Amino acid sequence: MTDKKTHIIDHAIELFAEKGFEGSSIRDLAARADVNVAMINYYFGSKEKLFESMVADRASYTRGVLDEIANNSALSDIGKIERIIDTYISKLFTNRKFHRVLHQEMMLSQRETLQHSIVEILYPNSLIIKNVIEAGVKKGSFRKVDASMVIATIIGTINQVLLSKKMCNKLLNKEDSYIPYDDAKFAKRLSDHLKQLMQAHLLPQS
Amino acid sequence: MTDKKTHIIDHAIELFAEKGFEGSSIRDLAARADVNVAMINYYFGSKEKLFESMVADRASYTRGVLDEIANNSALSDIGKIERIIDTYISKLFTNRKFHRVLHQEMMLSQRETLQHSIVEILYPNSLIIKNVIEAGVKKGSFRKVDASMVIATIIGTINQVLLSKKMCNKLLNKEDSYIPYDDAKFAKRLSDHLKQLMQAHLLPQS
DNA sequence: AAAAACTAATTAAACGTTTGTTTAATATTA
DNA sequence: TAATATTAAACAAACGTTTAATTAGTTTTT
Repeated sequence: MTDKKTHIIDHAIELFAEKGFEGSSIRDLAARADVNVAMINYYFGSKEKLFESMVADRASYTRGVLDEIANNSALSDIGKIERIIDTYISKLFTNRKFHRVLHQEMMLSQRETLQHSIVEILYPNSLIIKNVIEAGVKKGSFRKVDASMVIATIIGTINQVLLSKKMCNKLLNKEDSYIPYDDAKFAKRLSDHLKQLMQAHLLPQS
Repeated sequence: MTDKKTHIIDHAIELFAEKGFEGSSIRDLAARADVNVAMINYYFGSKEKLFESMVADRASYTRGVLDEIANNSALSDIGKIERIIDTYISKLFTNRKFHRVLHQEMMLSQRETLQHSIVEILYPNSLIIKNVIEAGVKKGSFRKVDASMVIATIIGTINQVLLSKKMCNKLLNKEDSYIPYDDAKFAKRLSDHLKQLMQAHLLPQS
């Protein structure tokens, strides 16, 4: 991928994250990326194909690390879950804008083909976590829980605090200008909560 | 509010839920609601004002019930949480399309005034739950937990399974055509998970 | 090494649609 | 008759996309 294409994609992620795909115009994007309008269609073919290129370009951004954790035999089952939580939080904090775009587009039921490719990216991650949980349940190191729902809880909690900024700032008594992504303390707080939650939910009572 | 206005709002919620606000056109809406394009601007003034009217019209759709639960002295603290969970699930299942529109628009950082009014609707609900949790912590019937994060977990989990249909169907091994809203068993499963989760997390270990 | 030929990158302008909105005329109701 | 509701048509602006001309960069030929 050429420098210019990546440059356009960078700005596209930012714009789409702010205004959504439908809300963003090629001319907006061209102005931001400081390129001619025609360049976008010249490089990507169309607005929709630009989106697909964007997704393809930034696709595999978590899988590998999760796989490593899941297969690390030095870790206990609950240890794996805790590592996964930290990995997920750190990755989503870093790629927050791209994650926002993915999440938004996944929620709109239109554009079937695109939704499919988004799910292709995110689903394998969920599956890794699901397997860890179900293995733990089988072994007896975890209680009998609804693994799919546990994943929804982990990912849903992170999404909730990361994606609805205004709502969360109100809940956390922060000013409107507060941006959680910049605050390491906030990441720690989120991580601590999820770990505590998972320990209580997953571990058998002694 | 006249019959015709409500009729238009009904279809607007449906359309916005499917295509998003930016992705929906006045002409689309007019065709769906079977009214002349000009009627929408005649009644609401503009597309944006239509959205505001929609929000205003469907605003108070949960508050009252939550308040009752929070003040019901016959219920234990964990009993209150369980009731709140069921109420929330049932309300979101019923008003699912409106909820989807609200959530989508809340995530976009644009349209500041509109975001503000959305938060005005949803925040009080969160506050009621937060108060119940913090009261429980003070009394000692709950462990010392991060109340704000607990709310993010409850609402985030529900949103996760309700709003990203395709992803969740995959996780739950359902076909693409499966619609969780129509399935009472699914609501039960979600409710059971959240209750079990909250009991483990909130109740002191015996 | 210089000139020519060719490919790729870049541009401003225009294309045909679609957008939200307004108008001005007509129908309906009170 | 007067106010309200409804319509088809037109409006200007914005949209994604295409065109056709120009510049820059590379390769080939002399």
